[in-house]
Amino acid sequence: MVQLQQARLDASFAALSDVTRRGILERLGQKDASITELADRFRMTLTGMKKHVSVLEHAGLVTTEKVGRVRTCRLGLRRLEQEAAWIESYRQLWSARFDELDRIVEGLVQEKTTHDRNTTVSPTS
Amino acid sequence: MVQLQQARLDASFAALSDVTRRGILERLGQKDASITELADRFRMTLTGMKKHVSVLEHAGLVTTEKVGRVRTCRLGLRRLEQEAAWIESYRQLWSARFDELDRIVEGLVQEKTTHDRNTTVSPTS
DNA sequence: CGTACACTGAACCATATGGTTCAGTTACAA
DNA sequence: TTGTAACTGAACCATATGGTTCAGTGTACG
Repeated sequence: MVQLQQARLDASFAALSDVTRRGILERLGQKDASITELADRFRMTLTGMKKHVSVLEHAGLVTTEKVGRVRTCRLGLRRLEQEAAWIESYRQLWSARFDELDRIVEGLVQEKTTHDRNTTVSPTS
Repeated sequence: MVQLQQARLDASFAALSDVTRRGILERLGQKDASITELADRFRMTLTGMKKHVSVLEHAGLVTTEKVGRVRTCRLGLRRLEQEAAWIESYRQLWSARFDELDRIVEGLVQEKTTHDRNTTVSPTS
């Protein structure tokens, strides 16, 4: 199950790692579109666009339905919950880590101050 | 500049699309580590781990410093702000899109109800 | 000094990715 | 029925990815 989640994260982060696919998602956020419309907009062949859509579909970010000749693409049911959660937990980890470093540095400064106070009283010039 | 941001997103989403690299980030969130320590933990060669670290470093997610023989890896300065922002804006887009669909569906239901009311008064059996 | 350790670069390998062209198949339209 | 438009699968291509081995280089330590 953890493996499944990891595979899911693998697939969707990989899907998001391409500027064209992020563009497709934004475009589909406005309105559903056919393969042809998407291919025109992103200036590539139908076959190329089909591949991108397949990647997004495999990641669960897009669903498609073919009626007649035309396949209509729309946003999938997934809202990137797990991806947002991973990033959020990373951000918290990051903050905690750097807060800790801050405390350590502060501790060192404190220590040094104390040390200085002990050693700088009445300097014997 | 937009291109630069897109390249940044490309690089960091790609960096996050590997389960080992996400593991490395989580590990470094606990404590800094050398290449050897990371390689041991993730059961791969030093060379292989070096490559992963390089990818993370290139994405700005990790910084390294070599002192003596050992290269110490720590979390980079980037907190995935842009990545979190992209995902968040996508989630809002997604919500807006589906709210709109809800309204459309509701509209249709409303229409149908009205129609039913108009047509089902005193059914002539 | 000699040895072992930590890393690094080059080369290699299999597979994946992002794109293309070409040759279909199916469906709408004149 | 004869196009033609929309898609699709197969094959191909260049490059990237995730890993390895091998052969170093530089550093610590006894």
